[in-house]
Amino acid sequence: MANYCKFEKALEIFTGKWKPVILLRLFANGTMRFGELQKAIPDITQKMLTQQLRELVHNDIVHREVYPEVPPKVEYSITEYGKGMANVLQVLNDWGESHMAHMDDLYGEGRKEEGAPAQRPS
Amino acid sequence: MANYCKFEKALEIFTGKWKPVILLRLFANGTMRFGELQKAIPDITQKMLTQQLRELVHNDIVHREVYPEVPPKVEYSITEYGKGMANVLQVLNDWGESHMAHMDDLYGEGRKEEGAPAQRPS
DNA sequence: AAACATAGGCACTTTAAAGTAACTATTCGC
DNA sequence: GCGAATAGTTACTTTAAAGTGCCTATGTTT
Repeated sequence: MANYCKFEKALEIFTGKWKPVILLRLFANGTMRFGELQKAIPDITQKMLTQQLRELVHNDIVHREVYPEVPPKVEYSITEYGKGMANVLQVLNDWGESHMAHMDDLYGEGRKEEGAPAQRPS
Repeated sequence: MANYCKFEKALEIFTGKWKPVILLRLFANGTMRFGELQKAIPDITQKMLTQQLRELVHNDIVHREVYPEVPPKVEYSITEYGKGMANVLQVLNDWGESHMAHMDDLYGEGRKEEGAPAQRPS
């Protein structure tokens, strides 16, 4: 009972509006500075970027390296432990891709209101 | 670019406060009536249960079978297509489990404020 | 004829997540 | 002794997700 908590712990890492993007960027590009991440993710705000990075650091997914220079330089990268979840990301990504195809099969590529049927067409 | 959308589509299915629980219940128990689900998930409200089920039905993960009786009877179950995501759930669950262990290693089982460090202890 | 049981619907409120805008620290170059 | 960079912080506002309470339909039972 209450066994879905592992599940939910896992989801905490990936979910939210920005964590997926941040993770994928870091996995793809390797080490990135704060400003690079910000440029790579145009719509994210400073607050959101730092906040999400902090959470990822806390979860030991992302490493934060501060260089005591001026102007400041902080580099982010996926930790060795974090790299272990690459396959999880891959599985999710693959399933997401095939699911999008499935939705297109079901509803056609035309009217794709996939998230939720607002009220049910009555 | 914007390639993480598959990823996010996948996450839409699992995320939210109730979808994981509902899915795990249905996977574990097979076919369940609305009321059974409600009893199995004590804190969910009717509104939330119907809402989340509707979204799962829309995504072809859950099948909804209405029996035209009185009092009404509606049964929910995982669709054949939905069963195809069992391995995704398993991967997430397993990773979540090992991640919880990893967090315990890092921070000890004592003070487990895992989600986010509220303000950083200054 | 009133109450019950099941599977909802609807309007409104609360809470949590995200967004905005303005501020800070440091030091180099001018 | 002022502005430019970089990587933030802080207080406040907006938006989205979830929760609350009460309403509905319809045969069956009492």
